[in-house]
Amino acid sequence: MTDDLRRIAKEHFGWDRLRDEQVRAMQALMAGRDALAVLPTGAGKSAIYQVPAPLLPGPTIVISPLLALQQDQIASLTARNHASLQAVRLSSAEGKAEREEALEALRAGDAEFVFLTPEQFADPARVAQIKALKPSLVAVDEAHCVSAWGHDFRPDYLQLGQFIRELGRPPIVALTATASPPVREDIIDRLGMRDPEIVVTGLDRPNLFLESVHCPDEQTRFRRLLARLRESTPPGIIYAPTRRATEELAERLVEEGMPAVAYHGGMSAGDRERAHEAFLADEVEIMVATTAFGMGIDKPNIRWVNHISLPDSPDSYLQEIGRAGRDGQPAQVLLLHRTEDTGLRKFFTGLSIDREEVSALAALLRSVAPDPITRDELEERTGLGARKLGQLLSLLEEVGAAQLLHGSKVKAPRWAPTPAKAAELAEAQAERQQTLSRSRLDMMRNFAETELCRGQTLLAYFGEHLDGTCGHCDNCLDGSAQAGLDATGDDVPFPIHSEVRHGEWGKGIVLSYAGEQMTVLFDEVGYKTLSVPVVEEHRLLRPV
DNA sequence: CGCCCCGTGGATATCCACGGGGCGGTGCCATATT
Repeated sequence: MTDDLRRIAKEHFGWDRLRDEQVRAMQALMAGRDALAVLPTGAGKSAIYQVPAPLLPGPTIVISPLLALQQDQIASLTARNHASLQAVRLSSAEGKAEREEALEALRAGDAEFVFLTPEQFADPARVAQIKALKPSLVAVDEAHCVSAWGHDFRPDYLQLGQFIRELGRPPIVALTATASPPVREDIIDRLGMRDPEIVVTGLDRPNLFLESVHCPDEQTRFRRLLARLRESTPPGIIYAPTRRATEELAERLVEEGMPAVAYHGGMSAGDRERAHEAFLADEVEIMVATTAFGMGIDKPNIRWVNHISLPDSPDSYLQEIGRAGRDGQPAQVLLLHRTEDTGLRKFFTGLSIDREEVSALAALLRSVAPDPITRDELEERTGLGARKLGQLLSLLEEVGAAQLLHGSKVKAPRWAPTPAKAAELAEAQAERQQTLSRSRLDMMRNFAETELCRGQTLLAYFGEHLDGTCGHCDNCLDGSAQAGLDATGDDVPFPIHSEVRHGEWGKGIVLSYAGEQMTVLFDEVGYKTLSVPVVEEHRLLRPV
C-alpha cells in the first residue's frame, strides 16, 4: 500500500519522498479510517488527500472555506495535467451549465476532485447530486474554521458532520496548520470523526524572531512601528484591528514614503484582488490588513509580520505570524500591544443572552412543531436581526432545543426541552463559550506581557513542550527567559498532558511548562497559567 | 469594552470639557436591480 502511495506521489505529483506523518495519515484513509492532520503550511497537507484519491474508487470531496482559495487549489491540480487528477467546483460562481458539466465530468470519472463550501450542502438537491457520485473520501481543508466560524459566523460549518453522514459517511480527513487541544476536540466532535489518526508536527518556527512591546499610547505605537519599518526588509504584513485602521495607516505610510496598501473584507472583490496580486508580485512592500488577509496566502518571502493590536487568541496569532518566513530564511515578528486593545476583542466575543428572548424563540419553535419554520419567518416574528438569530439558533441547536434543516429551516426536535429549560441551557452554553474565549484572550495577553521565553509560552498553549528556551525571542536575547523546567524528568509536579483537579476550577489537563509557569486547560474555566512553586506550596492541584 | 464624533454648555468671545450615541471582523449565498 505504501508503495502505491509513493508511486502516485512520484508519478502524478513529482514528489520523491513522503514524510512519515503524511504516510501515517494516508494509510489511515486507505484503511477506511478518519484522520486529523495539524501540519504547518508547506509541510504537504494537501498531499494527504490528493495522493490516496486516485487509489480510492469514487471521487474526493474537498470542503474549503473560500472561493479564492479553491480557485488556487484547482489551478494547481489542473496544472499537473493528469487526466485522473482533474478538479472541478460547484459554487455560486458557476452558472447552471457549468455545474452540470462539472457533475458530468465527475460521473464519467474525468474529474477526481470536487471543491465545495459548507454552504453548498444547505441545498438538498446538491446533497443528492454529490451522494449519487459515491464519494470515497471527504477532505476538510482549513478545518479550524469548524471551530472558529461554526458557532457564530458560518453556521453551516456546524452542520458539516451531518452533511457528511448524509453522503454515506466516507472517511474524513481534517487538515489545518494550527489547532490547540480544544479546537482539535471541537473538529473531531463536530465532524463526527471516529477514532481518527491524529498527526501533529512541531509548531516551533526557529527562523521567526518573536518580539513584543507594550505601548502606553497610540503615538508610541506609531513611532515604534515606523522605526521598525525603516530598519526592516520588505515585504511584510501589518495586522490592524479594524477596516478603518488599515486604510488610515496605509495612507499614513504612503505619506511617509513607504509603499503600502490596505486590505479588508469591506473592499470590493476587484480591489482586494488587485491589492493581493500587487503584494504577491512584490510591487507593494507593505500590506496593511485585517484578519481577512490570510488563509491561502502562499508567499515564501514575507520577511516580517507586525501586529498593531492584540489578537484575540494565540490561535489567531500563530496563524498570522506563520505567514512570515515560509522560505526558511530569518523573519521578524513584532507585537505592539496596548492594554486598551482588549476592549474590541471582548466586544467581539461578547454575546448577551436575554433569557426571555431565547425562551420566546424556543417556544415559537415548539408551537409550530413538528413543522419547520424558516429563518426569515423567525426574524419577522421575533424581531431579531439575522445575526443575533443565527447565534441564538446555534446555541439552541447545541443544547438540543433546535434542529437546523436544509434551506434555512429550523424546527424543534421531538424531545426538545421546555422553553424555560432551553433558555437556561443556552445561557450556560453561551457562558461556557465566552469563558473559553476570554481565557484565550488572557493567554494572548500573557504571551504579550511575559518575561519568560516567548517560544515556550506560545507552544505551551498548544500543549507542546520545548526542551530549553527557544533562542529566537526578545526575552531569550536579553537573558530574562529562564531555562525552565525539564518536563521529562522529576522537575515537574505533573507530567504534560496529565489530568489534574483544582479546588475551585475543577478538572483540567496540563498543557506544558514555560519557565516556572505551567499552563493548564480546565474544562469549565478554560486556560489558566499557574506558578509552579505556588502550586506546590499550596497544593493547588492534585492528580486525577 | 473603548474609540471617535458630535452636540451642548460653560467660561469668556475662541476654545475646552463633558456626555451621549454609534460603531467595531471573518464570507458564503441568493435575489433584485442597473
